[in-house]
Amino acid sequence: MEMRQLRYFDSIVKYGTMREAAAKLFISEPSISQQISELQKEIGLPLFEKQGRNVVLTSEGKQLLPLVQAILEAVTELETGISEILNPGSGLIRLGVIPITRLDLVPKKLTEFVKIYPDICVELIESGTLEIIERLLNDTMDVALIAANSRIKSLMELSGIKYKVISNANSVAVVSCSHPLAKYEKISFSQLLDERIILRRQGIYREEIDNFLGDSVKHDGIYSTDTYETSIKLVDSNLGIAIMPETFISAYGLNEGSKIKILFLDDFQVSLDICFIYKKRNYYPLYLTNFMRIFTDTHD
Amino acid sequence: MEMRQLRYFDSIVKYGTMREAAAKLFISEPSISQQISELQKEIGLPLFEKQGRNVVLTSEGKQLLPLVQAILEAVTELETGISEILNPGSGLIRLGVIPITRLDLVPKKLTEFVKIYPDICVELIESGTLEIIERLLNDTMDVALIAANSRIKSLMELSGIKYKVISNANSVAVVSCSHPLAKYEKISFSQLLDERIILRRQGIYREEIDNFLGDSVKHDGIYSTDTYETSIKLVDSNLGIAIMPETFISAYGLNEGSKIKILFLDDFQVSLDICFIYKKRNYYPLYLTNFMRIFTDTHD
DNA sequence: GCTTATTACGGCAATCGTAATGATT
DNA sequence: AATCATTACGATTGCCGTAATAAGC
Repeated sequence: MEMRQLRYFDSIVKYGTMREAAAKLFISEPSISQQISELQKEIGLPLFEKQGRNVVLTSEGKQLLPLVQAILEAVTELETGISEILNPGSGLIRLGVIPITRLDLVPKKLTEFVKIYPDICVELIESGTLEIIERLLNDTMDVALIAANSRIKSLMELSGIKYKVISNANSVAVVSCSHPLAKYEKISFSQLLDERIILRRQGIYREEIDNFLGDSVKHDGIYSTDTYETSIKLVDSNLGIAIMPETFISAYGLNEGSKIKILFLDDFQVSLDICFIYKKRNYYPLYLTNFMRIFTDTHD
Repeated sequence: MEMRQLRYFDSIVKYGTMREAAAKLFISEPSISQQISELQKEIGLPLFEKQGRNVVLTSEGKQLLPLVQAILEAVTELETGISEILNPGSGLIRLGVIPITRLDLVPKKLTEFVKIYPDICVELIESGTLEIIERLLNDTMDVALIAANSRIKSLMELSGIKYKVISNANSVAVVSCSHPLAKYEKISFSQLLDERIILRRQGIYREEIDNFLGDSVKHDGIYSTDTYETSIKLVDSNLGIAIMPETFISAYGLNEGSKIKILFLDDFQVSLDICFIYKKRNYYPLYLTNFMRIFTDTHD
C-alpha cells in the first residue's frame, strides 16, 4: 500500500472519473487505472465498480474512504509542519495560568519544551479564570492552565474553547498541629460544621466550595483570605481550618518540621478539574501543537 | 515522501539504532540509511544526527515525529478497517434515543447508513437519559442520542463517555390560537409568570426548565404531562401554555390548519444540547465509526 | 577489533507513458 | 463517433542487497 495509490484513490473520488483525476495529477490514465487495480488486489477488496463507462465507489470503497482521507490529511499536516520549520514565524507562546494552583507543573513542562524549542519565547500570564477565557477569545493569549467546574466547562464549550483535563484539584483541609482535629488523618463533612473555616476570597475554587457548603456553615464562620499563603498563616496561628487544593500544598512542599497538619477529606470533594485550554481554530503552528502535547501528556 | 521512509524513520526512533531497526524490518542497513538520507534531502531538514557511532533525533526530528506517527496510526486504522470488512463480525448497533426529541433525525440518518451497510442490524432503544448512560457503561448499548445539560456533560466526562453536540434543543412556547398571547410572535419571560404552564413531567428537559423558572412560577401553576403529545392536546383545549423543544414541533410538523400557535421565546432559553454519545474505548468497528460519522455530520 | 553508519554498484521490481483494445452512450 | 477504462509493452526509475569504506568506543 503506497501513498501514491491512496492519493489516486482519493482523487478519483474527488473528480469523479479516472480520466479527470489523471489529468489533475498530471499522469496518464493507464497509470492511475493500474495503481488502483494493484491496490484492490493487495487489500482484497473492490474499491470501484463500473457504472456505464464511469467508475463509482463500491460499498467497501465508501467505508474505507474516510480512513484514507484521514491518512492524507495527516500527511498534509506533516508537510505543513515541515514548511513551518523551514519558515519559522514569530515564535511566541502566551501561556495563562491561574494563581498558584498546579503551578508546580509549569516549570517541569517548560523545561521539557525548551529542550526542543530553545528559540520559542514563552510569556507567562497569571490571571483569573474568566479573564483568561476572555483573553483566549480575543487572541491576546494562546493557551492556559485553569481549574474548571462544569459551569466553566459549559461556558468554554459555548464559546469555542477546547479543554483537556490533566488532573483534579482535589481538596484537603489544613489545621494547626495544636488543633483538636489534628489527631485525625481524615475528617468528614460533619466535623467541619462547628469549625471556623478559612477560604480564599474569590475564584472558581471558592465558588465550588460555597456551593458545597451551602447554608450548612453559617457565614460568620468563614474567614476569607486573598491567597492560600495567607490561609496557611492563619492556620499556623490556629485561627481555624483551611480548605485548599492539594496541589497547592504539594507545590509549596510543607516539610516535616511544619506546625500544620494536612487532613484528607473523607466524604466530600470539590469537583474541579485542572484543564489545559485553547481556542478552537483551524490551524496551530507546530511548536504550539507540540507545546500542547507536552502539557497534556500526563504520563509522568 | 513515501510510506516506507516514514516507517523507517519511526522504527529507528523506536529501536534506537539503524542496525536494529533494519533487523526488525528485515531489510539491510544500507537500505534504511539510504532512505533516510533521501527523506532528509527531500524535506530539506536533518532528522537524525550522529552521536558517537549512533544516530539520535535532531530537534527537527523531535518536532516532526508525532506528525509522522499520526500518519502511521491512520494507516494502521485503515488496515484494521480492511480486515474488518474481510472478516465481518456480528454487525449489530444498539442505538439509544430519548423519547421524541429530535427523533426526526434518526430515520434520515439511518437511511443514509443502510445504503452503505445493508447487512448491519440497528436496534433502536427508547429510554431516559440516565438509563441510556447506564447502558452505555455496562455495554448493553453502543451509541445514543440524548439531550444534555452541563450536569449530564460533567457526568459523562467523569464516567468516560464521549459526546458530540449535533444541535441545540431550543425551546418554544405553544398556545391555543384562542389564547390571548397568540397574537404575539415572540413572548418574554415576564409574560409567562401569570400563565398556567404545561410541561412534560420528567426528564432532563424538565429539570432545566425547573431550574430556570425557579420559584418565580408557583407550583400549582404547572400542569405536568407524560408526553409532549399530551401537552399539545392540553394546549389545544386552551388549558395553558406549553414549553417544549422546537425539534419536537418540527418533527411532528404541525401544519397550517392547526389550532395552535408557536411562540418564540425572546429572553430565555433552555441550554440543552442534543448530543451523540458513546463510551470511550480503544477500538471501534469500522461500521460503528462510519455510523458515528454519519450521525455527527451536521452538514445537512 | 568490534560496533555502527555510509558509499559504491549491479540486479531486479515497479512505475510510467504510448499505443492499442474494449466497453458504453 | 465520442468518451472513458483497461491491457500490452518497452523504457526508466529507484529500491534493495552485497561488498567495501569510514568513523567511534
